[in-house]
Amino acid sequence: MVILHTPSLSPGMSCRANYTITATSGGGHGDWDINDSAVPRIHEFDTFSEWADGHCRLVYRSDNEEAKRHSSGWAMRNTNNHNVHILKKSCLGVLVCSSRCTLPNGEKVHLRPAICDKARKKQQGKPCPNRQCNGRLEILPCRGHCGYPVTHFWRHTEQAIFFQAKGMHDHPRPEAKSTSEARRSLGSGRRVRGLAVLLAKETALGNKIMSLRDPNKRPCKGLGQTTRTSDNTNLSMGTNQDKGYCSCPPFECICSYQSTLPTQTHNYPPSPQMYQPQHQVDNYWTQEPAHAQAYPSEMVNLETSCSYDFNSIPADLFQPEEIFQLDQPIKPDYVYVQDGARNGTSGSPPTLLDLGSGIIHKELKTEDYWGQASVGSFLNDDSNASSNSKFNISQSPDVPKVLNNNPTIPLDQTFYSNPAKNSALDYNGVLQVKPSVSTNLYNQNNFMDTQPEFNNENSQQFTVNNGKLSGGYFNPENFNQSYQEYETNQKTCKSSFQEYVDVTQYSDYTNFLNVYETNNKQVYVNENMLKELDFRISGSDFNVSLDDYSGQNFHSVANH
DNA sequence: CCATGCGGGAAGG
DNA sequence: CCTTCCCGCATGG
Repeated sequence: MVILHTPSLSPGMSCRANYTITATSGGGHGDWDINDSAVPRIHEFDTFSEWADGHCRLVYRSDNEEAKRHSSGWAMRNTNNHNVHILKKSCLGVLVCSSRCTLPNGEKVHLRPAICDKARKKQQGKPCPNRQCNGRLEILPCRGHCGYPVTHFWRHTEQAIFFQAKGMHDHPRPEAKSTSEARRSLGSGRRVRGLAVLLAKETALGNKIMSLRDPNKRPCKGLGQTTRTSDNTNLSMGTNQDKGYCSCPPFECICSYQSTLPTQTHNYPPSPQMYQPQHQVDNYWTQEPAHAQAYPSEMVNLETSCSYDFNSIPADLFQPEEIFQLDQPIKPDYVYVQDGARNGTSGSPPTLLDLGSGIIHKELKTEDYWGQASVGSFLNDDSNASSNSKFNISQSPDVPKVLNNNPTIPLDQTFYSNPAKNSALDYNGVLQVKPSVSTNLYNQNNFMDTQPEFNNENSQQFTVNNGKLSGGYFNPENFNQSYQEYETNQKTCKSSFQEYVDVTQYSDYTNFLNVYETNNKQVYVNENMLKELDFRISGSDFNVSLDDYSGQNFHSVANH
């Protein structure tokens, strides 16, 4: 494994890239920077991108829970930029083994650094989770932004949450936050069992839903079908969500191993020179819990042949101090899904349900979005929380502004192998994949001149020379093939993307599960409820209430 | 205990 | 002076 690091640069040193902004097909956001005094009024929203990478700008609905939490798959910590209106966070990198060992399943160690400084210090120096390794955990710092950590910026307006990322992570992804939190909760053997039950419970319910929605979907075959697409990379990028983890309970996977499964048809290019993309490596510590996965119907009833007697799990399965010393993955294996499952031909419904709120969220991508709105209902209760209020800044008068399509879309480390759109390849000029056919709107707006910080945006990983790329994760030799595959998949991806609906949050989903378990001693789903859910998913009579934010197309922000 | 956000202050250009 | 990062503190889950 080779991890490319960017050269260290002083804070003020420019690392400007050869920007080539190409208009993209997605987003339709127009041209804005997080530091602009006024940001455009947005009528098209992005789905949440947990693993946004590269220089990208996204706009989320103001009721997007993940956006409201400023969450990210990357371990991001708050950084003071002395601007109360724009929250800045910087990447903490990833916890790796000092020996860069390989786990028994062939994967690498990349844990999630704690956000809390104190907790992070405690993490460092701990024994490598690989028992066969004498290494210690150490922080692999992020240097993806001109030698400094990648930064994320969050800015709230009444109508939207603006997100901007600067820099490209030069390290593997850490494990998902949910995984990290789950492991942290494993303070004792007893709690390990609790987790196992929880995951199995989620698996069971989710599978029940899927099986009722589509009887043709069978367990352990349709891995990768997603019931949740609040991370738009589900549809476009092929991330953790559609890796198709096996559905076996934690600690007791009985599936065939990945290498032997005939369904392993991932088309990620071999890239020995790069660190392995997450698709291939993060099934040990970084896997997502079962909520985003396919659910075998056999798991619906825990007493069936594929169920597990958790009482048989010894209470001393893990000693508390051995949480980092697992010999086997919690859920060691997954299989890659057929393209059909990934690209939506057999997967996600066109609309999705927020299991937590029961509300159908539909990404309305038309101007009517605002025209049909009614005052007062767009911001949900949560959005009235104090955490957001400070971001609700005064609006500036309408300012006509040239809008282009969103020149950036969420990217993750998978983009080179399974990009979702043409636009995914546009890296704000860092990465030029196709010849630019549009005028650089940034330049039209004197963007480069008026945004000094953005002038520093560069990629030390990527350089564009005569249309060829070098450095970084990106392997140009693999790219053409991957891009062609991407284009093939894109057609089906795109249709479902248009109707993409934002969905639930983990916590809501967990609550949902708890409710069901309370009412059903077994994990059992009320059929009527499912019909109701299904109706609300597929029904045509959405009731999408939206505020009328008429007359204000831009929101100003005042730096203090 | 830890994630998260705020804000003072230092460092460097 | 401006920008950015570091660090401590407060708060809440």
